[in-house]
Amino acid sequence: MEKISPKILKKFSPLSVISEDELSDLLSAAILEFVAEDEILLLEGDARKNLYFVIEGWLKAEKISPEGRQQTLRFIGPGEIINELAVFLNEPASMTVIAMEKSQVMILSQARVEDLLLKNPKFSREWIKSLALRVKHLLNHVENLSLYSVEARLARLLLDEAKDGVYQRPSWKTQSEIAAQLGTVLDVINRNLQNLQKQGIIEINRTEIKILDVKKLEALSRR
Amino acid sequence: MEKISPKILKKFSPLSVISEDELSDLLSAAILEFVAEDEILLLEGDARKNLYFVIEGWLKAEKISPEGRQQTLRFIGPGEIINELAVFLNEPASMTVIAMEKSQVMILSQARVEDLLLKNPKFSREWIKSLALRVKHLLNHVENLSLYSVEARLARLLLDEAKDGVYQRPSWKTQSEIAAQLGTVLDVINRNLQNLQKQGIIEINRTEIKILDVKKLEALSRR
DNA sequence: TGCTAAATTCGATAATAGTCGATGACAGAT
DNA sequence: ATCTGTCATCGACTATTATCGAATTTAGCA
Repeated sequence: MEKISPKILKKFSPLSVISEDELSDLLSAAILEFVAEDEILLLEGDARKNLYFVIEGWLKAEKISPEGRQQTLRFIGPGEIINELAVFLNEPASMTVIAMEKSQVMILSQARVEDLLLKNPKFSREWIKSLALRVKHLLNHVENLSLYSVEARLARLLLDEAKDGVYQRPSWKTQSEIAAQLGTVLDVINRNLQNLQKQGIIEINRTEIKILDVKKLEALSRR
Repeated sequence: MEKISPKILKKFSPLSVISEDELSDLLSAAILEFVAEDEILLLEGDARKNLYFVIEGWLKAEKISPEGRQQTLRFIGPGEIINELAVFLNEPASMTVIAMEKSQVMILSQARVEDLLLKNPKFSREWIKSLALRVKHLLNHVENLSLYSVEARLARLLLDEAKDGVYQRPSWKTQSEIAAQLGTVLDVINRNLQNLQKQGIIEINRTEIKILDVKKLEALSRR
């Protein structure tokens, strides 16, 4: 396999706690792969049990309803790992992963990882942490979906992701994507965004959303 | 600590893979406690990082919105473990746990468990599995909340929990509780139940709900 | 520069879910 | 057996979210 910078590898927390030897052993069997924009990396039901480490680029994991509506479960960027459930529970992939932009992933086989899990407790412990974190995010997601309105969820998204009052959005983060992430549809998001803008709380343009009135936005995030 | 039957202890999957010695070592510091009906076992924000093993009885974990509406995240029965997030991420409890009926729990300290995690990889591996399972359930929950109507979610609940076409409900499982579990409110659940009954799909009474027409219910569960 | 497809915007309407007030039915307690 | 509080039921009304059709703007590309 071509070289991957150690700096990038350190971003994967389970990999950051193992020895050099263990790491190079793991990587010896790794495969690097590119995924083109809109390409499906993993299809729900896929029975191949590999782990995918995102080296660069952004992807999304989603579920699709019979009617074609989609719920984005998370956006996945560099340093994040895909398909853990399938590997740890030894069952087919539970969701579909699609590349939002050209991305690069490193593929590791289930066997290699299982092996190291039993050999190095620190590795396991770190993975427990990473799964616990996933649980935490999902709990938050559930709470949002069931207890808060679309407006509040949108407000939270903006507050959470904004740096210095500005929510920079990558070109692939369209209003449709925001809708899928918040568990609703494009139209509703658009109307809510327009509303917020009319009230002078935010300012929207193609590449970013500026938060003009944090206080008001925070108030809305609690309704 | 008083004796707990090994049969019950085996139900906790992480405990089922460790040696007798490790188990008795763990248990030597365990505390047994009773929780009365409606008593709060754990309050969101509680900084004490203990694990609670449910020996008997049923509890629920929930989040409450500022307006007082509540979302039940899961019902917790014998063999299940509470407060893993706090212990593994070393942060305050992320939700509130209340006893639905008089229950008994075994309390283990964070330190003991951490210790064993680093000593016994099988123990860690098993915990990874248990966390992965939690992630799976939560994913399912998110999917349900955002992609399916209340009616569909209700249909799923009935189909999932029914044995031989009958959904036996414990006395604490009121329509309010069902509502909180499905992320809605009492009135809505009641209307939906009545509807299903009127259509001859189910038959409701105080202690159980009979499924008369599985086919139709399954059809509804997909809308 | 102009073309084209994607993204956004808008208005109108429908469907679903939530709220409120009031009442009925039941189980456990006295 | 009666009382009492919880649980369940019902109808009417409101609010939120979803859907549909269509126009408009924008970005990428030839």
